[in-house]
Amino acid sequence: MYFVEVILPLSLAKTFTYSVSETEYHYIKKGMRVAVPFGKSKIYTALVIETHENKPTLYDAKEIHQILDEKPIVTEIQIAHWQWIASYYMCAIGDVYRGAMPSALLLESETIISQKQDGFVDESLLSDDEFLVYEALQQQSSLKVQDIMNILNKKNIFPVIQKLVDKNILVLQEEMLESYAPKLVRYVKLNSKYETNEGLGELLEILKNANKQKEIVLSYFQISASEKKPITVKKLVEVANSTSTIVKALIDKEIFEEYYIQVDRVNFSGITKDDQLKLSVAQQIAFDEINKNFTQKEVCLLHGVTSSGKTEIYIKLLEDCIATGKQVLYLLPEIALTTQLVTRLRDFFGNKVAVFHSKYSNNERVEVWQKVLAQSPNAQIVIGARSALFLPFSNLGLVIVDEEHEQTFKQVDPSPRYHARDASIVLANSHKAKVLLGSATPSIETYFNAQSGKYGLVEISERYGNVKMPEIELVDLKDKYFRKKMSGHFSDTLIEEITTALSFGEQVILFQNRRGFSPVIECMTCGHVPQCPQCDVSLTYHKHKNQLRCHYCGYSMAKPTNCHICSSVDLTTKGFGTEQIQQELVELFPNAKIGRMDQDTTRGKFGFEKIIDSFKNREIDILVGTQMLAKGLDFDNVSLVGIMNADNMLYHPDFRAFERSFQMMTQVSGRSGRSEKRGKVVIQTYNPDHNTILQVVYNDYAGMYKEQLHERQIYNYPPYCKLIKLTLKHRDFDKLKEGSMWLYQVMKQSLAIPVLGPEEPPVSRIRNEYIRTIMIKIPTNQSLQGTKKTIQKILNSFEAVAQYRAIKVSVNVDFY
DNA sequence: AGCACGCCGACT
DNA sequence: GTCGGCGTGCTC
Repeated sequence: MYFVEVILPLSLAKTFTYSVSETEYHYIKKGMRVAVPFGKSKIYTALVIETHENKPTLYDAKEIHQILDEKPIVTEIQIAHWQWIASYYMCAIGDVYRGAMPSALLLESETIISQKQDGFVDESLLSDDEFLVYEALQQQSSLKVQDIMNILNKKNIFPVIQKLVDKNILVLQEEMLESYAPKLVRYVKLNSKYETNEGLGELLEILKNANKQKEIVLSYFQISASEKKPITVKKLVEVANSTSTIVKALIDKEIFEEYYIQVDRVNFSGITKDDQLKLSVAQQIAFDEINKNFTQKEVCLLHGVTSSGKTEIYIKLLEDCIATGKQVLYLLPEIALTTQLVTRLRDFFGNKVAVFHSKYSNNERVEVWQKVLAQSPNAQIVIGARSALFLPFSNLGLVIVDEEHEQTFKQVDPSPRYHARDASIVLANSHKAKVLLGSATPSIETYFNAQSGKYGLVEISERYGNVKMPEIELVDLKDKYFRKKMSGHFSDTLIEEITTALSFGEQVILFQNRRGFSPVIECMTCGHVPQCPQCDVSLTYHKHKNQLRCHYCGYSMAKPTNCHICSSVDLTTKGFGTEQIQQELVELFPNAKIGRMDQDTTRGKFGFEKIIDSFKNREIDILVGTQMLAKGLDFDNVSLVGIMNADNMLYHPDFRAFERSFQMMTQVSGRSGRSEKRGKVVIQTYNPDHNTILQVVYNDYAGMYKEQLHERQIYNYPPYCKLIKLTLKHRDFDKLKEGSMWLYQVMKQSLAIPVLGPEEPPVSRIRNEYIRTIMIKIPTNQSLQGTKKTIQKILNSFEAVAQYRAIKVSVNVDFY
């Protein structure tokens, strides 16, 4: 009796046992995929994590359906790492498996419905629904479950199908869909019998009345004479200025033979530049110090001010690492940033660089996976967003986490809710690889680790090429409004600075934080603001489509002409977003070209790149945007950055509000002044004396760190504790209230550590579900693992209470 | 996550 | 009386 333990790509914490034959047992290795039947009819792609001979006592193990791999496609290091993620972030191992694998490698069965061949059908015995299905099957040989749902226009179609099966009319079968398809390119070659001189004459004779076909053949000779390479159909059609239909005709006549060659989707065939990278003195010092730190520490933080040239240092480290034959993982917070960086890295490393992120197609991701697994030299350096850390590295030497402070490294939904920076440090540890964290504004917890000696610390305090730090000017909005110096949302100071910058042909960036600044429609008579019917939020006004939209559930409605409560037609827009600013700019600077970068304008695969490119090419003079502007983009002609309103980010109900505001403003300011001329930043605020704002003005990271760390200590927040947030959701308000109170009470009693809540979050209802949160603070001196185990136990007993079972609970470890 | 079972309200 | 809604529980 032989068995395998497998993980299923479902939100299940358990592993499952299947039986295998002796031959299979000796063939199967940990990390191979097997197709297994699970439940009544489904077949899933499971992952083998153990093979053994212990027969389960409580149930009969089913047999596996099929072995899907010849070699393991997941390494043992990965499996161990996934188990760590599941345990640390308190989620099911199945969630990690599903989140880690490219979906094209996780095939799922689909029920295919077709008509039984020899059955006799008495149509008069069929119900309406049954007849519709039967009729559809006369048109096409097979149907999917989804097709039948569409035909019958209802959800529960199984009873209908079951009846038809009972009547001996239908058969069901489960089909595995192989979704990865290698990319094939079609080539043609001349049939060998026409290769001789006589053959050629014969050929021309055959084609004497087919001019179009003759042209193709002639082009074929022309191409094969000039280059001794196989000829693709595409090229042939191009050269002959013909169509593939005519090529097809020639293939049918057996004049051409077609064949396919598999090609890589993700390959780079450009040329590397031979430029030797020269580090500046400051960069060289930092580089040496990083290496020195790496002799003693696993992790090192590189804290360099904006445009201090961190990328060049990374490149040097990459060079050294790949020279030893090891793999490198380079994590970036944002997909949009990869384009800029990939171009730069490929100049140095050519096709050693592979890219991996979620905007890649399924097939492309599989190819990167396979290359990394094979330790292909074409994927020695992997650049990617957070999910790249799940690739099957076997020989990792270095991990670089750029813009370490970015929140986007933390996955929120769906589970696994992991932090890519922290998870990659653990991963690097099991590879005995080094980790470099880079940022101009490190997160407090990372800087704390560096200060306490857990991580190494290297700092660069000057910008590359002696560029000066920008000059930051504060504008007191209260005073400006009082003295009537405001035009819309622009102070006279900001307008002046923009005018000056434009007159020198320089570019301007204006930053408007999206949070809390979404424009809404308000009734001037009764004060009513239209709300989302499914969520506890006001609808935001989108001018270009003239509609109101909910940012949480996507609900939208046309802009009302009168108030729904009091019917007054006196409606006004309140709050201002990037769209309003753009509008005002058009009036203030009618001759300037104005671009906007926010969620609306960057949708689509290359939306972001397009805007960035046209800004770089100076087709845009003023760029208005949201947070995206703060993310490490390089522009060399920007002399002015304006922050429209610094206050709303300061007063967010979050213990990280000040830290975040500092990071955001410092990063945005850093976009200014990249050439010889000193850049300028204008910050408009109602609180020009606020500590955090002054820290931004004086570029005082240390001051910000000290002040915030002190606050964290007093109010007991990370890094002085670990935070876990539980989110409870249910449609019934009272049930949720009761349930969350129950959970809170039990947690408080059995944990003997601070438990806060149950709290109603600022947005307390989304998609008609009410929400409550409970926060648990685990002091650093308590066992993390032990506490998490207790929490898990309490959650299990919560589920055992029948009346609360329906309440959905999600756990978010280190949710900040 | 499916998918079946089982219990109650809206129709023939 | 049945059809079909969704709440509940299990899947090796």
